[in-house]
Amino acid sequence: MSIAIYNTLTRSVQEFTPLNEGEVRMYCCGPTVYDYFHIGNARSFVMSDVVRRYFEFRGYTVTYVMNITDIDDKIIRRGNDEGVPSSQVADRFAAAFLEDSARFGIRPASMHPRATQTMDDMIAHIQGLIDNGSAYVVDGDVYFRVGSYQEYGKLSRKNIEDLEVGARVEADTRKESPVDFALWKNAKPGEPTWDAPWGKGRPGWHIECSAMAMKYLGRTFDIHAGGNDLIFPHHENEIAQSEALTHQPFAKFWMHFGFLNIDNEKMSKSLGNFFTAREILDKYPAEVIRFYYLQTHYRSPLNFTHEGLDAAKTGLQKLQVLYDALGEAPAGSGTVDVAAHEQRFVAAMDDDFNTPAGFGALFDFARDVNTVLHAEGGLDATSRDAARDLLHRTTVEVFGVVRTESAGGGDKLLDDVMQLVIALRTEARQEKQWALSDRIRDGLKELGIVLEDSRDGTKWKLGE
RNA sequence: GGCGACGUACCCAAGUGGCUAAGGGGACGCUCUGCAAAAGCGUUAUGCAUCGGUUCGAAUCCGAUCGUCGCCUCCA
Repeated sequence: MSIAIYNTLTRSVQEFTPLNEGEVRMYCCGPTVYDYFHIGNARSFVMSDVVRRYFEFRGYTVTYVMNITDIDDKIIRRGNDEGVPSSQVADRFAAAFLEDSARFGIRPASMHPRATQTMDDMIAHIQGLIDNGSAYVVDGDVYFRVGSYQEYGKLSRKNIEDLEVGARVEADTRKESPVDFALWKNAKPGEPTWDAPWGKGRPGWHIECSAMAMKYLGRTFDIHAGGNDLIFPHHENEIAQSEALTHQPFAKFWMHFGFLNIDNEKMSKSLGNFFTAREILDKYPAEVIRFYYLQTHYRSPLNFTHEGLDAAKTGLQKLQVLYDALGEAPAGSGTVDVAAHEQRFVAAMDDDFNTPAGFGALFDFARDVNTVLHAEGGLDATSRDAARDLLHRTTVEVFGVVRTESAGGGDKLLDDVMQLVIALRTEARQEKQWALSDRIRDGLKELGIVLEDSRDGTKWKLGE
């Protein structure tokens, strides 16, 4: 059994076979660091993170590269607006990106190369394209000669003629064709520049990803991922400029993540109707947001709503509670066929990372385990440990939606105090002092601490 | 105009030719409980935008219609 992935290149689900056995090399287009990233970006980053984690779950070694674009028009503009060097803007938001990613539970990539630190590779790449006739220099700018690459349009299914007809009227007349794109932009006053054989300037956007991907993953690698909107022109151009140089396939699989909408409208920085990742992280735990994202298949659009997040929060508790319960359940006698449930989970995920179906399998699993766990005989140690292990590998390791630490937040002093409070209240309850018991419970609730009485005693946890 | 996606219960959402249409939320019922909360169990779509067609058989394939959206320009 193997993993099947929808490949944008072929517009079909194909069996995944890595170039090197047991090893996956994947690249995901990272952020341009001119601002905090938003919840739409976050969806892509989380999805890519889960793809990477699932490959690891399936036993692959994953080399995962995500670039940080730290030189770009928007960064320069922001720097000028703030009256600071653009590098300072880039550094600030690159740090914020790593910070927010960590808060989201997104594991750091194997490496996060930066464009400005890959300059030599970009220049060499561009020089190679000039040398073999795929690119040309005009007044210090370098353009890719799209017409020279026969397969242009194979990813986005566009043809050059249509693009030329539809091109903007104010097309740059210095270009041989309106569809040619910039590999290098001539130095302008107030912009950072680098030296290149054809003159000072800075790289175009697309070339960065080609250079960084090839530098760390090789000329041909397994998977290239990114948002839907990057198919054209970004990824199309990456393929053209890469394959025009190497004459070998760039990425074997192209994965594209669906967009996140708000009120059924596209969300983007330019429209301004966006929430930053930080804003949402301040309102909901990262696990809830991840679960919310993962309840929709990665290729489908996701309409972001407050209600949806609240529903996700409630639903996720079921898995968290079971995970916690299995950690402390005494051994009983009942059994559950954990392996069968794992197979269902794997089958769902192997099918193009069908995370909603994967969760369907896990919730069915949870129900089966709960039924036995709460029944008279309880769950035997073998099933219990196997169930906890599967839950850990799926909900914690692959999805990152369940917490492993206790609900008290690991505060020893607070826990000790609470144990004392609970002990006193338990005494009151044993003496049927209901009014006092309820006052304690209500008072704690005001403070954000929830008490739950059960047959096995009283537990406390921090409320939301 | 060109290319493409989608329309499944009150909400979200899997399923793309064949057993009773997953799963989550909500609602309702029950169990547990001093009460509450939490948790657990159960119920909740003879039907998958509409109309035709292909087929022994379709949510799933084909056509038309209606509706929503995306890309073609910076964008995850």
